[in-house]
Amino acid sequence: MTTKRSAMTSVPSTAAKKARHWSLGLLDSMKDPNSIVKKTERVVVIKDKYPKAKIHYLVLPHEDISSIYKLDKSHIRLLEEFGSVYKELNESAEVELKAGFHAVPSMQRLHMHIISRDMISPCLKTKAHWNSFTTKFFRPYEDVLQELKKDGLVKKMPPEIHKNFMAAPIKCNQCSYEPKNMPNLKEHLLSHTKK
DNA sequence: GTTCTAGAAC
DNA sequence: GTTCTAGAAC
Repeated sequence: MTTKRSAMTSVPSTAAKKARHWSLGLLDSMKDPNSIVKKTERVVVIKDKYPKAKIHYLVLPHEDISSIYKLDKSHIRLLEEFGSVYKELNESAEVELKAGFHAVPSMQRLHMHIISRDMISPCLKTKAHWNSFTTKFFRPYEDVLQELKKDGLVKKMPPEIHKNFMAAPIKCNQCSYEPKNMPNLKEHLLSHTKK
């Protein structure tokens, strides 16, 4: 299939503006009809552009909130809507999905991951990818909500702790296997889907 | 967040 | 010699 995209986007311009920083990319994805799964008055659900499992969605608020660390008690309703969206998607999925936030997100605009546990995807490539979903670097939705309700904010963990999680040896999320490297892990994960 | 790739690990 | 990881990106 051919595309007209290149002709439409490669507009040479002497007044070309500097490209938007990569960390703002989610703002574009939120507007992309091909990415959008569901949209409500307060939130939008999109498919992750580089999914790390067979099912991988992101829930984002329309409101300009950069991360969980900007939340206060006024956002509890908003976060509860994240939960409703999660519940809905989880019930319609054929497998159990988990919901949570990265302790140190790379992308701006608050986003909650909703992801299946298989972790089978060509986009899963690095130890950091793996550990960001399978260690405490991944902060479960329910925990974040409870902390916000209790303390009125979500506390950051010390950077050394986060570094330790990311540097931790890779371990299977479905059994006790400890792969030697990422290709080894990816091969191993396939065995958990066979019947 | 991804891409690229040097050099470590095997 | 090949595979794999990890750091730079102006």
